Amino acid sequence: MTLKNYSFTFDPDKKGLRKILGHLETDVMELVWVEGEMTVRQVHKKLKSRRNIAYTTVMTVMSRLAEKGLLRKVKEGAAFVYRATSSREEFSRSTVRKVVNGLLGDFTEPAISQFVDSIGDSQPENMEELARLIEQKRKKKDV
Amino acid sequence: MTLKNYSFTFDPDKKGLRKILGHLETDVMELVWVEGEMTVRQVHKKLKSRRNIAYTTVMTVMSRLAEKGLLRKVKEGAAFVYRATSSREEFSRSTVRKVVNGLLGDFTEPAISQFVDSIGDSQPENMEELARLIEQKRKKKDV
DNA sequence: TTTCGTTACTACATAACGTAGTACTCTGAA
DNA sequence: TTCAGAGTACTACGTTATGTAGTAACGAAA
Repeated sequence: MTLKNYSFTFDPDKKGLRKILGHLETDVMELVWVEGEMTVRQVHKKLKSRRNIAYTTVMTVMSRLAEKGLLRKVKEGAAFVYRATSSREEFSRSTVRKVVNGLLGDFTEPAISQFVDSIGDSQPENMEELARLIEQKRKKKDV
Repeated sequence: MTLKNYSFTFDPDKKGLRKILGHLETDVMELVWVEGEMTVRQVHKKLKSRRNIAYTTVMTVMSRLAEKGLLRKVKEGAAFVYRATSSREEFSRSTVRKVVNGLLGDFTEPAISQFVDSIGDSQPENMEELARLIEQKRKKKDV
């Protein structure tokens, strides 16, 4: 399965990427994104230093992440080396895009007004950026 | 439990309110929102006319919706009458707000740029509305 | 060839939801 | 006042996603 078709849900109550992935899955991905490539052994070592967790637990999760298309595994020597199929930023961007499109598709009006409201109320510093992006987009359309 | 604390996930791949509720839950809520108030019997009758479904299945789902705070049940005569605790619009608005806040909170930059992109690309007719809302919001801030 | 690291396979737990049966209760009619 | 039928509560099983982990099989290096 490729990342393209990866299906997910967005949980507003969780933090960061845990909104999208399970918490263990998130831990694993964060590590792989930082290190670039890791074996199950390496990931397990890192996680083990924080809490008790079985090697096979890590392996199962990494296999599932590979099935979902978030990781790709390549045999190198005895073990598989896992790499992320997209960067953390690409992944975030791609999932955010799907959520935003889902929002705009089925809840157009509330989505737009809520978006402006939320930015205005809790991150007014981003209002300028928003306005700028809109101008830019409009110009592109005109040309 | 009140609607205030109702926890949910947003599934971009589903249609309409199914992004937020299960498909049977959605069917039930849509009916109750239209009718204003309904007994399990009434909802069952409607659903039964479309497909095979047990009375008790409908009851279980409606009870769960009541537990979640989406429905409120009041005994009237022999049976309970269920009413939605908020209108379809209020419910949509409230969940959209949570998703938008979740998006802006953890994915600020991608969320903002993706938002503008998506509107510009697939619903340019809403660009004006967006710009208008921003101006409005800005003015409120100034005053 | 034997061993030890690695992996594949299997399995169990939980949570949310769809599904439905059964037994108990309560209302309203006789 | 009673009791049948409507209605409800309780229980339960299936599915899917995820966390968790054991065991058996495999494969490379010594």
